Amino acid sequence: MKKKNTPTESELEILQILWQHGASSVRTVNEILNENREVGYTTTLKIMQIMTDKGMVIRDTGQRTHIYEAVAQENDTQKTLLDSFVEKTYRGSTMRLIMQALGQQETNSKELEELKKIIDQLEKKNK
Amino acid sequence: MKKKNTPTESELEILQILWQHGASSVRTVNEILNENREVGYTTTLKIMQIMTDKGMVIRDTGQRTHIYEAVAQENDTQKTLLDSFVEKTYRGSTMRLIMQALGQQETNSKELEELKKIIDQLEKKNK
DNA sequence: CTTAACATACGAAAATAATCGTATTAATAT
DNA sequence: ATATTAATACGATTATTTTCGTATGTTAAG
Repeated sequence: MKKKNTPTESELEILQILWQHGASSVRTVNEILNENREVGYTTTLKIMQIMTDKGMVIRDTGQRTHIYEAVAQENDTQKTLLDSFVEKTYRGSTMRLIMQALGQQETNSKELEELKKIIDQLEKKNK
Repeated sequence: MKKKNTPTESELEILQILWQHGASSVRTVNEILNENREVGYTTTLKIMQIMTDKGMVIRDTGQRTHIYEAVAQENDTQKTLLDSFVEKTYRGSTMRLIMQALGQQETNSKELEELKKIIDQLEKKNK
């Protein structure tokens, strides 16, 4: 089993951008970050370099402008973070998290149908 | 609206203990913490004093041994943390979180029934 | 060619969180 | 009464994360 490198908050922010936009330069990432909050260019650069050291991203250094890409898939990272979140916040009870999340959720009938389908499948598998 | 004081990781650990065991002394909290990992007594004390400053806990100083109590309810804190987690990790999509959590979940038919009931209620409310 | 714009590298400061040592005081046991 | 145990207070250290300044090299424009 590979050791899980859980991203810090800023690292996750950057990963989100890479997942959404695909492989990108520091400049691009920094511009997108700045749509939400002010971050200096070299700050973003530095974090992305650290992420490279940690093996969280890889970069193509073929051109002057390096192009960065996330190594882990969004899904996998989410699952890892979810587990740890459930552990810390819900004392390990995924079910409690789901219930509470459902309560917060703006109800949308299409998605609820979708959910029911998933639950039915789980039930079948259970038999 | 009151300003949300989101706990740090160690603070949350302590809050969990206060929620589970009710109002407790530093000694008690520290002993419970040490069932999982080694923490010095004064470390726990210090964090609980900081939490007092932040207004996250209140303490009864009537006796030599102070008794601490969580101010916020577990539910409320969980909701606050959940919102921020969904924002950071699922780009705001609570539904995606629920789906993924369901996938991780060990299927237990009783809980699944419970879930379906909740969904049905949500659907009714939706009409 | 020289200047301006733009890129990486990297050390170091600043901010935040966690840990602990020491002082002091209070309670208990011998 | 004296020594031991146990409690709080609090400054200081350490660790981690974030931010940024400066050096340096590269490309593009005038």
